[in-house]
Order: sequence, then C-alpha cells, then structure tokens
Amino acid sequence: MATTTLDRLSKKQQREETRRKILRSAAQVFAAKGFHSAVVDDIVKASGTSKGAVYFYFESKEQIFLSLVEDFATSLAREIQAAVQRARGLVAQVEAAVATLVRIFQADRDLAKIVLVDWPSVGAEFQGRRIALKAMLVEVLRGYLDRAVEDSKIAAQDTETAAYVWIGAIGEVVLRWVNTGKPDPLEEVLAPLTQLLLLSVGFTVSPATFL
Amino acid sequence: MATTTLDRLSKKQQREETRRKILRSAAQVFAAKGFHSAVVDDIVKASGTSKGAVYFYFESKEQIFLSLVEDFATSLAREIQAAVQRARGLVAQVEAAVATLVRIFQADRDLAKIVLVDWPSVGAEFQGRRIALKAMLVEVLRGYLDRAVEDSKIAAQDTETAAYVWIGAIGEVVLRWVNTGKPDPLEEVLAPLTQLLLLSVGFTVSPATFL
DNA sequence: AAAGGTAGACCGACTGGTCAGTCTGAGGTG
DNA sequence: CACCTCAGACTGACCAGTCGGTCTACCTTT
Repeated sequence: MATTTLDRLSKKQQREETRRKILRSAAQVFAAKGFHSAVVDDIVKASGTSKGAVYFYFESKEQIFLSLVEDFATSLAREIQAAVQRARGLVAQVEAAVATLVRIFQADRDLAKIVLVDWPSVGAEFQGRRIALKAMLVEVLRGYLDRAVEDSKIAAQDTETAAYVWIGAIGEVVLRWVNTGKPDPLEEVLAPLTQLLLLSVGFTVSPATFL
Repeated sequence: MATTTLDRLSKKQQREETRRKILRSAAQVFAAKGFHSAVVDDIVKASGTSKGAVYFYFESKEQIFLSLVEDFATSLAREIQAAVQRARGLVAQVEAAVATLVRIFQADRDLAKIVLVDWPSVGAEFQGRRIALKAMLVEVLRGYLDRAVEDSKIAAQDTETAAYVWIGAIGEVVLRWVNTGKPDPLEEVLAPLTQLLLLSVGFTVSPATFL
C-alpha cells in the first residue's frame, strides 16, 4: 500500500520508540527516587523493557542521566534564544528569557527536579560541564544587564553577581514548586518574579505592566 | 597539683575529642567527594580512628551526615536571631540577617558545600525536615517583608515569593563561591547582594549606604 | 600501694546484601 | 542465514555495618 512511512510504526525505527520509552521512564524514576536510590531495574520495570534493551541503548546508568540532562540543556538554550529573538526591546527580552526559563521547567516537573536537585550531586567528573553550562546562562543574562548599563537604562553595578542572583532566584522559585506544588500553575509566579528581578537591578517598572 | 581540668587533655572526656575528629573529617570527606561517593573508610582514614570508633559514636553513615547538617542549621538559627536582635531598624535587621547568613557559610566552606549541594539529595526520608527548615527561614524573611509593607516602607506584593527569591539568590551566590572560589573574600558580595535584595522588593536605597 | 577486676572506648577482619554491568542466546526480519 | 534487537539469568565488586577481641583508665580490695 501507499503506507510507506507510517505503516505499523515502521519496524526498525521503533528503535527510537524504545529508546524514548527508556528515557521517559528513567526521568520518572530518577525524579521519584533520586539518582542514587534509583536502580537500573526500576527503569527496566517502569519502561516495560529489559536490562538488555537498556544497555543496548546506553552505556551506563550515568549516561542515561546525562542524556536526559543534556537534552534538557540543549532545548533550554534553543528555546531561550528563540524567545529572545522574538522580543523587541531590552526589558521585553529579559522578560522573555525569564518566562521561557520558567515555562520550560514547568513543562516537565520530573526533569525540573532532576536538573535542580540531582544534577549537582551526580558524578564529580561531570560537574565541570554543569558549572560551565550555568556560567553560560549567567553570561547571557549578564550580557543584557551590561547592555542596559551601557544604554543608561540602569545604574552601573556588579552585573555578574546580579546574574547569579537572578539564576538563583528563578531556581529557588521553581524548586518550591517542585517540592510543594505551589503555586499551582507555576506561571503565576512570573509576574511577581519578573518584577522582583527587574527592580533588583534598578529598572523602574510601571505597575501597569503587571496587571 | 592544681591542674584539675586541663592536665594532659586526658581523662574520659577526650571522648568528645574523638567524636569531633570524626565529624570534622566527615565534613571534609563529604565536601570533597559528595555523600554517595564518600565511603565510611574514607572518614575512618581521614580521622585516624577506626570503623569501630565511627560506629561507636554514630548509628550510620547517614547519621553522621545529618549530625553535621543539624548542627549547622542550629547554629545558623541562633546566630541570625542574635544578629537581628543587635540591629536597630527594619532595613538594618534585614541587612544583618543576610550578612549573617553569608558569613556563616563563609566560615566553613566544607559545610557550605554539604548543605547546598549534598543535602538536597541525601535520604528522601529527611527531605521533609530540610524543606521545613528552609520554609522556616523563608517565614523569618517574609515576616520582615510583611512588616515593611505594613509600615508602608515598601509596596504591597507577594512577600512569600520575594522571600524565596532572596533565599535562592543568597544560596546561588554562595554556591558560586563554593564552586569557583570567587569572589575571594566571599564577603565582597555583601554590598551588591544586599542592594539587589533590598531594591528587588522596592526599598529605596541611598547609594551612600553602599560605599 | 600493689594486685585484681570491670567497663567502657576502640580496633579491624569479616560478612551479607545489593547492584551495575555482562553474556548467552532467542526471536524476528530482510 | 546473517543481522539486529532485545530478554533475563548471572557475576563480581563494592561497602555499610557487625562482632569478637584488645587495651586502657579507674575503681576495689587487701
């Protein structure tokens, strides 16, 4: 028949399907029990596959974890860039970056927990990568702040510290959501959070923006 | 002779000494390798004692860790309260709380790393305690912010979110110091950090305060 | 004051359980 | 029948925690 591509999930490329199932289940399991307490057999069971399958697609338990985290980081970078390009004006761009960050975390609570809680304590050898990634994020934010200073939109200040403060603030708010579920739609924090952040570096904010 | 108490450090209460040595070494080892990679024998070696001694004083590896963290939390609470009582005026009190928080972390980098990096991923059963402790800290800060709102020092706003933002901001800045060693005396961030925090909730800050 | 006795502090070889990762081969597919 | 994908029993390393034993400091008793 003319069912060339779809057919019955096209045999061989249901490889992707299996791989994805493993990754999804791994995210759930890691989020629920933490990297160290999670056992490979948990992932096997949750994914309905087998140890053979898991080790066919991944080199090690650690690699599965890193895979999850790496994908997250990549899509985070991509989405932020896209969102910022869409926005016009410095403040709008900053808002876009923050909103994207929050929304990405909101989109997958398991991943959020993994990234914020487990990542920092998995594999000392990979901490460099994690810290570098965060530093990159800091550089992006800092770039906007420096530009704002140049344009005299805000006063000269320690923009590096400000960038770390922003990251930490966002992370903590998301973490509260991960831990307690509040605020219910996480997005509810966006308005107060954005206001807090902008005010902190000296942007004057018209209340109207937040109603 | 009249050397009743000091003498040769001897007597039975060098028990305290042994216990303390184990705790100190544990802090170093946990900070260096992380809770999960650290092995009890590492602590034994570092402390120059024995496995028997370690298990004479502590029930389990996890208990050692918790002991460390619990002591930290206790002294943190005590010091903050003391510092705040010493300060006069709302802004000064807030500044005192932030400064104390930063200084306590600065006083022991190993502990700082343990508390900020490892604690969140050790023992799911103990996460409740950790989250509650953080919530308490949040409540304290929030109390000051609410008072500031009542006194019309700042505009009405989501003070709970603001408190989380503050905690996250401080934690992240300390974390940078733990990871990278910058800024060299951590205290250097105090001025910019405090300014950022106060501005974020709408306190108007006279630049003079920060010179 | 010396001998004998006891308990508490400590030592470290050993064990038992747990898990990451391997291996053999079975089914399906082309 | 060659090759890919997977199943799941198995293995070996590792490590938290145990346990019998030793070594003092400090009594008592004589």
